[in-house]
Amino acid sequence: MSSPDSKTLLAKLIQDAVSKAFPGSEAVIELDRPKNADHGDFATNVALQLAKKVGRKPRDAAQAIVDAFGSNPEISKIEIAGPGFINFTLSEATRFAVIPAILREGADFGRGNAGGGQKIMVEFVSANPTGPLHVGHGRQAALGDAVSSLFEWQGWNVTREFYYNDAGNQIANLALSVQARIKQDRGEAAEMPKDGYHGEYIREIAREYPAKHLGDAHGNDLDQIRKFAVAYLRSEQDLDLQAFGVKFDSFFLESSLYTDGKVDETVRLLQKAGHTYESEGALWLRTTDFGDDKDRVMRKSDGTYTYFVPDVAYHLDKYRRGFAHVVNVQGADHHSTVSRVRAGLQALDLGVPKGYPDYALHKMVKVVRGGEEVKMSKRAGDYVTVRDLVDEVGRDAVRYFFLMRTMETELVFDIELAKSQSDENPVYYVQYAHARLCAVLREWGGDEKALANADLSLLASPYESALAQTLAEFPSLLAHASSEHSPHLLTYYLHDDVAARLHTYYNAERFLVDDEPLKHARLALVSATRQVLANGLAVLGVSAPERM
RNA sequence: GCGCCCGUAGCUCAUCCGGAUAGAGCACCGGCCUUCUAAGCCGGGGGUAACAGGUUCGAAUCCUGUCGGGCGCGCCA
Repeated sequence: MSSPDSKTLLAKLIQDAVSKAFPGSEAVIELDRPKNADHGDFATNVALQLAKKVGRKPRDAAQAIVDAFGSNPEISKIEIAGPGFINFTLSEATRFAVIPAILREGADFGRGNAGGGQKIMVEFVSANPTGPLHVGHGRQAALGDAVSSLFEWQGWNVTREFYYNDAGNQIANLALSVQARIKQDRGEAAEMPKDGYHGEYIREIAREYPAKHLGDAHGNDLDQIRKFAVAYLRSEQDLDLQAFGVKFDSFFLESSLYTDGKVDETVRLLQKAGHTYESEGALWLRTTDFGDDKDRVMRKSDGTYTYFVPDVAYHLDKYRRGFAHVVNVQGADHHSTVSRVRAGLQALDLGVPKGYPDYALHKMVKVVRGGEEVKMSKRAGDYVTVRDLVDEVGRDAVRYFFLMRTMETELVFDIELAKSQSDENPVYYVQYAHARLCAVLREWGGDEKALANADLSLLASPYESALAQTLAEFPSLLAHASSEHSPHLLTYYLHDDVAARLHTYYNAERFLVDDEPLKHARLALVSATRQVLANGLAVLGVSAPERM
C-alpha cells in the first residue's frame, strides 16, 4: 500500500459509497494491489460480491458505487474494468509522499508495531553438541535469524534461543567415540561404538584431550571425556555461528532440566493430571487424547526418560518464562514432534494454549557443485558443514541463498552459482544496486538531509512513479513476511521489485543533471531507494556494501 | 499401510487465507557502453500450473480422488 493511511481511507470511502448506493446491504471491502499497472493502485471487488444480492449486473453495480463516491484529493482516477472491478489510481503527490517519509525515518523505515512490545521466542539451530554444524543447521540459522529480525521490525521483543541436547544417548556415544580414539592414539586396542562418530574432528578432540587432562591422559574417565568433548564442540559451534554472523540471546541446556528437577516435576504434573498409565514396565502418556496418533513412552523400562519428557519440560519452562509466543525453527524431518510436544503440554492441564508452540519447519539442503551432489566434508566425514560453505562462498551469499526458497521445498545450494560474481547471482545483483546508488550520492557529494525538501512534483517519468510505489510497499511487505514467517518474500521483493526497477531507471535517466531542483528530486528518490535496500538487507542479515 | 510436505516455462523457483493476460532469474535469439559502476538495461520466442472431478460470477490458489517425488512413523534425539 502507498501508506497505511491511504488504504484505510480508501476502504472507508468505498464503504460509504456502498451504503449510499445500496442502503442496507452488507459487503466486506477488500482492497487489492493489482499486478497490472493499468489497473491502478488499488482495486476492489465489492461490486462482484454485491451484484447477486442487489439483483444488478456487476458492472452496473460498480457504476452505482462509483457514482456515489465522493471526490478526494488522494485519488486521481476511478475506473470500472473487467467483470466489474473498480480500480483506483492515486494522485502523483500521494504516491511520492513516501519519499520524505523514508528520508525522515531512515534505518527505521518499515518498522511496524504488530508485536506491541510482547515477548516472543525464536528457537533455532539447537544442534546436538556432537559435531560441527551441517548445512541444514546453516539454513536454520539464516531462517531463524531472519524470522527473528522480521519480528523485531514488527515491534516484538525477541529472544533467540539455542537448545542444547547435551543429555542422552548421542552424547554418551560421542564420549565413547572420543575415548576409542584416545586409546587408539596410545596404541591400545579400542573399538569404536556401533553408532559412533567417525569424523576427523573426533580425532582432533582425542589429540587435544590428553594435554588438558594430565590426571586422566589414559582416557579412562568417561565422564571427563564427555565434558571435554561437549565443551570443545560447543565452542566450535559458537565459532561457526560467529562466522555466520548469528548471535543468540540465550543457550538452554537439556541437562539443566534434569539437574533443576524440571523433568521430575513434569512427570509428576502429568501423573497428577491423570493422563499416564503403566504398561510393559514403562510409563506412558495418553497423548492420543490430545491429537497425537499414538501414545508415547515417558519413562523407559530401564528407568530413564525418553527425549519426549525433557521436550515437554522445556516448553513448559518457556511458557513459564513468560513467552506466550514461541516459534521453533526445525527441520521437517522432526515434524512428528510437533503434535507430540503440543499433546504433552495439553496433558499438563495447566492452560497452555492449544497451538503452542508454533513451528516453522524447513526441508533439507542439498549441496551441488557443477551439477554433482557434494556429500562429504573432510572434518565431519559424512556431511558438509556450514563452515565449508561460508569459507568458500562467503557469509552474504550463503545467507541469501538459504533465505531465497520457501521453507517447504528442498533447497539445492549450488556452490558455483553462489560463488560467481555475475548477473547469475541474485545476492550480487541486489548488493550491486545498493553500491551503485552509494556511488551516485558519493559523486554528488551533497548533504542527504537537504533532500527531504526536494520538490517531488518534478518527478514525472514512469520509472520514478513505479519505483516510488514499490518503496511504499516495503512496510506492508515486511509485515506480511513477518506474519507468514517467510523471509523469502523479502528476497524476491528486493531483487525483482526494488533492484530491477532501479536498474531500469538507472539506465533510462541520468540523476546528476544540471537542473538543480530536478537533480534534488531524483536524488531524493535515489537516497530513499538506497535506504530501503539497506533496511531490507539488514533484516536478512546480509551486508549492504557501499562499493563493490 | 498411516501422517505431513511437494508437483507451475528446457533448468532453478515466485505467486497460493479465490480475482483481470500465471511472473522472475538462468539458458536461447536480437539490440544498447564518449554520459552517475555494462556485476547493468531494452525487445523476442517458450505454459493444458501432474491428472480427473467438485465448489464459485471467477480456481495455480479451496475440497475430493488418482499418479509421481521427499520426509516421518523406536522404550533414538
